[in-house]
Amino acid sequence: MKLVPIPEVTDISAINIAIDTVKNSKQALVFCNTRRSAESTAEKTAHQIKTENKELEELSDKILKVLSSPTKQCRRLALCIKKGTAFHHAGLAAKQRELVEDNFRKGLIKIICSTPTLSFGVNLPAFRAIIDLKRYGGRWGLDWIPALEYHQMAGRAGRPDFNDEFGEAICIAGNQNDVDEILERFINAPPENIYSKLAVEPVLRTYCLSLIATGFTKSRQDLISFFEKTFYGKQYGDMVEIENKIDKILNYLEEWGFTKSGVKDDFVSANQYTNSEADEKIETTPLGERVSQLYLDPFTAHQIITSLRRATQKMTTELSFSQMASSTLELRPLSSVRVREVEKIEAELTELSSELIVFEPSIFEPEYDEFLKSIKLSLAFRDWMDEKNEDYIMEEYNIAPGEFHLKRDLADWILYGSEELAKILNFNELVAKIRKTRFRLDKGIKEELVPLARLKNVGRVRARKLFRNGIKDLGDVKKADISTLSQLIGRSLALDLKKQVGKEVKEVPKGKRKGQTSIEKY
DNA sequence: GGACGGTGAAACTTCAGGTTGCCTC
DNA sequence: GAAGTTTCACCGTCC
Repeated sequence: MKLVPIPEVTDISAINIAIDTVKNSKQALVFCNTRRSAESTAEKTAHQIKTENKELEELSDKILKVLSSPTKQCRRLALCIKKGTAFHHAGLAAKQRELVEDNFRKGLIKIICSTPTLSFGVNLPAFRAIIDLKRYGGRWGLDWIPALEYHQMAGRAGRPDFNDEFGEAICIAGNQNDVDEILERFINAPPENIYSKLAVEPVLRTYCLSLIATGFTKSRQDLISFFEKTFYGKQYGDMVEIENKIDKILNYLEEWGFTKSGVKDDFVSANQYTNSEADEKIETTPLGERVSQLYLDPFTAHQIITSLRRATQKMTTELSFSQMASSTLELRPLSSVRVREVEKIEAELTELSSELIVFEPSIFEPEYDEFLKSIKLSLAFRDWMDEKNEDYIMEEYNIAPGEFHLKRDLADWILYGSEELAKILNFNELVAKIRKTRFRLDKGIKEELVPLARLKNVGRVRARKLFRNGIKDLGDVKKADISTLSQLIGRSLALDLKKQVGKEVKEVPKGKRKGQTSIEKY
């Protein structure tokens, strides 16, 4: 293949290559190593593109209006879109991601600068994939990404559906040393070995409990024989190590009240692997069975139960339960606490300590950092329930809308699990409290809006509007004049609400042509 | 002389991703 | 490790 030099319009190679791709009427994916660099690369690329068109203008407008009040991120993306470029990462709202992906497929957007979100899962091929092969790794600073990931990204190059005969995956090297290293590490190297996920303790814990709960394994020996035959067992080789791990987990499961063992039984195992007759029978308690059904990591379930017990002894608020959810492993990785936030969060912590049901570790313990992060997320949840919008959350906590949505979703899942555990533990007074927390967290509303927000098609915005105008509960909706209601939320929704509260209002036809309704637009 | 604004260097800070559950007040 | 952000010293201008 003949190599053609790429014009250097900026001093950033990735941008030059991307611009060149567009000039050749093709599309490019630029894989960046941070969200920030994805955004800034997209912006800088957009600066180099002069053309705009009506379709892009419309798309840009759509992107801007995805959230009721656009964040800085929304505005930046909208500006890029006008020039046919976009950035893509987990911080975007789901709808924005969808719009970016769809319009790239359609060919309207020419360049996407993305974090690895696009290399996994989303099938979005382009003529060129431009890849930054280094990423900050925490322990060792900036380091090479795994070869497997490189293959994922490189695999996006080439669109057979669009009659591309080939695609180009381009790696950016800083110097000759990098060139050699890239050839050795990525181009000429096979992907890394795949390791079993079972080796991860939360997964192993969850599986142990679920195998016992379903009756698939009925004893320690059964469990060991099962794992021996898995990919994990084959890969690990050393069964003594695995046995130790399983023993540790079994001890915990019993200590936490999820299983009971020691019942000598003359059962015959349904499982073909072992002679369990000689082995002690293990079975789940009703609590353990529920934990397993809820797909909760037993450790998380134990943490939740401990917190719930505390909650029965003290005054709790919605913050208490959202703090409990924020503290679980499932919500990790948590958004980091920036240096200038520490003081503020610690101050809030002192203020709120009476409401907390997960206790503060000593400042010298390694968990303290994670604890602060969980408090930060709880505070963001609190502000959200206090009707602050996504822009505020982004500015105040540096948590992007897409990420915040994901965290709320996860917290809801954990809280649902907590609610179910509270039921089975007969902590009946907590059930309603957790349910209210879930509802407020889902809708992002203050307590006073709860009755209104229960209505279908009424969220935080409409509920607040009604409340501000004196319609504060379902009784007020019933009593309210239909024209007043229509003025606030539009006629069709007003009629719908009346119907929902059992006060259906008959529409009066205005003598229009047959088939035409008299509902006014709002 | 002091307040203010602009500028640029130095110091500091931060850094990817995302499934599982139930239907209920 | 690198890019973006904040801080701070320095200088010039204006009142």
